[in-house]
Amino acid sequence: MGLFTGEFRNTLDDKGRVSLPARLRSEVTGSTVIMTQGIDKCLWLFPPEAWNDFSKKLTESVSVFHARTRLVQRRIIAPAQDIEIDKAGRIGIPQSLREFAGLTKECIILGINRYMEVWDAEQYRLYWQENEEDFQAAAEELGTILF
Amino acid sequence: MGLFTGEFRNTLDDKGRVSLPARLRSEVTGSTVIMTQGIDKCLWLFPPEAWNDFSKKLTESVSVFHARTRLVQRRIIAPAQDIEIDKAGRIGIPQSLREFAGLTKECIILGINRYMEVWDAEQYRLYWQENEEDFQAAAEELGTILF
DNA sequence: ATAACATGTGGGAAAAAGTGGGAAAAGATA
DNA sequence: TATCTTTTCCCACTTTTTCCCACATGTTAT
Repeated sequence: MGLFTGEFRNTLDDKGRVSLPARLRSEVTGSTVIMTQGIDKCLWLFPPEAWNDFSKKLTESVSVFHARTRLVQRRIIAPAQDIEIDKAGRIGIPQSLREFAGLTKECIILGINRYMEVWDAEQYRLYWQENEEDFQAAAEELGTILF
Repeated sequence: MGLFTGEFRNTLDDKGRVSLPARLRSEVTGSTVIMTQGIDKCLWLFPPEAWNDFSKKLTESVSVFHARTRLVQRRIIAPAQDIEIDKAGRIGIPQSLREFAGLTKECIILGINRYMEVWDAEQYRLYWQENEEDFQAAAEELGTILF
């Protein structure tokens, strides 16, 4: 099973489509991906098998009668959509997801091993502006496991 | 068996009708859904089979001699109505349910695997405004299951 | 260098989906 | 019964989505 890696910049067109970079596309088995809201201001893309694993972990042995379950389901499960990769290798991003991630024109697509992320280029810049320090601190903590 | 997913925004018209998004409609077998009051300020929509499962669990496993059981039953079971999907793919929402969910014009329709939810757009915004923090906390805990 | 291919981008045309509203049918009120 | 309101059924318009094809750019191979 291939892993997704790489950082790419592609443009969202007027019809809400963006090319899935060929390097990432070639790791997707089949012609659909599942797209949903990420935890930060980005979208998550999963190949079907990975999504099944993930959503199963999220939904099994939880009850709709717990408020926290409903939060997670509404925020992660509900926005998920099956997206077909078209003949030109693009994915059409539904309006609600475009709005969530604040996508305008320039997009950053990230390969993160078992899934991918789509960011608005400007939002991604802001994300790093706000979190660069935290990253440095986190890296210090990780020190123990790095070689 | 297909699962419902996706977040959609449709408008309630003057006659109290709202389109069931095609992506969701295509997963409904038959031409009716069961609609009832949800646990938050929203409506729940079930395909007939799922409703049978759900309402059976709700009524079988608990006793009518417990006050809490009667609360749940009056709140979930009693308001349930069979709703026909019309030729244009819309559902007419009864006035009492419209009032319960505070539906005005803009509606959010969610697919949550085995059932669907209908929210007033503004109410849904308020819901997230109140619960975003709780979600972030829940997400931190979920961190361990993310691959 | 040129041809052949791969990749990303744009746009036209057809189909599908969402929305509004008229008219018939059913029901309520006096 | 006659009138008025509400509901249901159907049609039509508008917007959105989908499916194709075409082009530009960059890379690889001959």
